Amino acid sequence: MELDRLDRDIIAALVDDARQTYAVIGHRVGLSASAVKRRVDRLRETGAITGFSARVAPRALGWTTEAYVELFCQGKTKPSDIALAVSRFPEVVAAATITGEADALLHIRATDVRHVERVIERIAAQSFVVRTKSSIVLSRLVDTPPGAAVPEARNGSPAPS
Amino acid sequence: MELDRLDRDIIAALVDDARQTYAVIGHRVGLSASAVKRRVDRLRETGAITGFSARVAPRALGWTTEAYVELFCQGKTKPSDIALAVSRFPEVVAAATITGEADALLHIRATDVRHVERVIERIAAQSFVVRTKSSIVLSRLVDTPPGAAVPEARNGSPAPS
DNA sequence: ATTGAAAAAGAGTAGCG
DNA sequence: CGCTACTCTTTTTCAAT
Repeated sequence: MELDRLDRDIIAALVDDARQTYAVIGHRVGLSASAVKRRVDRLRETGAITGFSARVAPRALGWTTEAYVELFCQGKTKPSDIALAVSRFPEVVAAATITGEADALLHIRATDVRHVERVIERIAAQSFVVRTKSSIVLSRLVDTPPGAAVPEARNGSPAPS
Repeated sequence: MELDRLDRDIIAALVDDARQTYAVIGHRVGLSASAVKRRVDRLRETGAITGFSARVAPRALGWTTEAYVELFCQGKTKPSDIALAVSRFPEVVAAATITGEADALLHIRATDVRHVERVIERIAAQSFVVRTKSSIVLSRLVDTPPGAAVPEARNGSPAPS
């Protein structure tokens, strides 16, 4: 699907604040409210925008600890096997297969370090898991909502002061 | 701040769909529309809800490639130094200091592998960076919006079938 | 302290040019 | 695409528990 500059500006506006009115967004991007609505409807239909969500402070919900866990699996493990196994844990908020020594990287949120340990223990107990290597997060430095930046807009070249 | 079951249900509803009407949420949690609005306002004031955001398919915006990069820094590097340096790159969507051999882990989104390479190159050029170790994401298996799950609700013990 | 109901203000939606 | 008219939501106010 083809996105023009207007679509990208609208998306950026909605990522910033999904509850802005169409009129406000329209003023920001130079369009009427109804034109914005039509484009937003189209962006949802085509799947560019997948939904609208409240941003939550994980701490407020009790998720005070997070960790990244590298997964080393047996030779013939399929990505779908890993996906199926780890998606059963609500603590696993992200998972991906990766290049390098490990086969997959998991992002885990838990209530405390003990909780992290329990989850890792259960994941390590899966038959296809050979070993795990965990890193507890000490402090989060950056956490950008996806879609905030646009590739074409800036090309990621901050002047390295 | 103290969150009761109603607050958590409301948050879960808003994470699921931030554009549901207060009336619909109220019906779902057993409250009137105005009661829901008051609670949402309070949740925003206290910082439990930090905002509302459109969920975007990164691919639709041109972010087709992602990578995780471990950062090994010089002995006396402060977390704030790392934060300052990497937050200048729109491609760095997440960053955290971690336990283990590496000092920090970065999550990068880029348009292609060449782009990932360029960004890593620029980050590695920072004075405090000793070396980096990157893993390109092959396929994303899980990507849960934060706040979808609630610690107290289920305790992360799926029956290991 | 928090709720539900009702009135007023505002925004979403659909059809028109 | 922009404009207008209509409908539904949000927001405020008020009384009650």
